[in-house]
Amino acid sequence: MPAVTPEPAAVVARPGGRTARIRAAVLQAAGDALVADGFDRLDLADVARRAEVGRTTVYRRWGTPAAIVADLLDDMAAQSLPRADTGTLRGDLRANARLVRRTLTDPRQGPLFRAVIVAATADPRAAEALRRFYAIRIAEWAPCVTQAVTRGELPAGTDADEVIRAVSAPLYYRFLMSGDPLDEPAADRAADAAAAAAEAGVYR
Amino acid sequence: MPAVTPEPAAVVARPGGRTARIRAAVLQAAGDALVADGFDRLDLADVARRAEVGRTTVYRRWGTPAAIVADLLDDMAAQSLPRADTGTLRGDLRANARLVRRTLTDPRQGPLFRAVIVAATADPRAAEALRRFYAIRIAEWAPCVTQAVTRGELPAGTDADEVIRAVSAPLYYRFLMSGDPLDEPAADRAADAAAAAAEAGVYR
DNA sequence: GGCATAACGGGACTCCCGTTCCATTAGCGG
DNA sequence: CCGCTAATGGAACGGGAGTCCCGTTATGCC
Repeated sequence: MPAVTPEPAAVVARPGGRTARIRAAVLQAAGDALVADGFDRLDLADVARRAEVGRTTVYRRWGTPAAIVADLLDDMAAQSLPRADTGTLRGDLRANARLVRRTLTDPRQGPLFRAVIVAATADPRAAEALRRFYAIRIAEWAPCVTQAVTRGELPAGTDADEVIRAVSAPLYYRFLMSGDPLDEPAADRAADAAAAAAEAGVYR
Repeated sequence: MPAVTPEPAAVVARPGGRTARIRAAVLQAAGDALVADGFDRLDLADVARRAEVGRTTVYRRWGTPAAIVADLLDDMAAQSLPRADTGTLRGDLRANARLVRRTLTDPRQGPLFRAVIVAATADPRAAEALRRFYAIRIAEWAPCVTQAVTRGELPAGTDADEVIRAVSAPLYYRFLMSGDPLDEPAADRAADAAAAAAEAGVYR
């Protein structure tokens, strides 16, 4: 544990070539280490070795595993995924559910998300980075719901964000706790359940 | 990390007074430590200090933080909570949702559940203990759904376990990821959403 | 292109986690 | 009640994570 909280990794006086290169190498290496060993075994010295960077640099700029994960998460949030537009609420929600499912079962992204969620339970900055991440993702998909309201598929006043979250929730529940298979039928059921509840006016 | 995997804590040749007393003291101390510092800071030496037990004993009998958590979880599973029987599906599911909400927001149980879920992502035995735990909880509440089927509130062939899980999922999603408030309206909405989806035949 | 200094890297040092060894305690069977 | 031995606990040891010090590198600015 560091004696003092280091500066956020993004705040640097010289964000030039070397610093940026090192940040990229460290985040890449941290991702690899997280996929291989999980968050609880994340060792900054190991990350430095993988990134071919001095240990001191990693300890100084990030200081804790959770800080690295928070930075990694902000990096992931930058890459955006386009939402679907199938013309029906159910189609859009199914597309969203399948995307979430594919992400969580991906051999690299799955362990990464696990690590990120674990880090968020331990570190407030990682928790905030996680919330920022999902805020972006949800905002990207909320238009599916507002369009459905416009089309008359859903009652007016439906909380779009809540519907999108309702699609993800059962999938994350399986992912983190129950261990039940995360297959496509499960994804479709999650989407259909959210749609049915929204149609019934639960999220109004 | 121990050189070899120690025996499961329950398997002891002399489960008599001293051994049982030490197990109880260690689990109590581990719970306190988890509530205070979270799983990632769980230190077996600290647990031994709190339990007023030799470090060696803790390292020998459990070996890893995750093993202690798994044992603690089996201990928690032993205490059962009675399910509700309000006469209607919606009433029963709301009672369940409110119980889950109260558990997760409880100043002791909340951090404990967080720790347990984190441990499950890192250790297979903790993960299995977690699945056992929820299997018991879900089996206790599934009759609410089968009764609703009998009463004709739900279509025949509805997957009772899946409905109960659908009630919990949005609450755990808030608890672990979104950080949105876990208040009673949220609990009721989770119950209503599960009921609406079940009525629509999504879980058939 | 040259200067000031932010940022990096190597090496040594410290501290504490986890292990091992062995003496002591206390269940459990006779 | 008496031994046998499982189980506990104290103490010392080894190793690795995290810190500190200081010399080196290269970035941003003039």
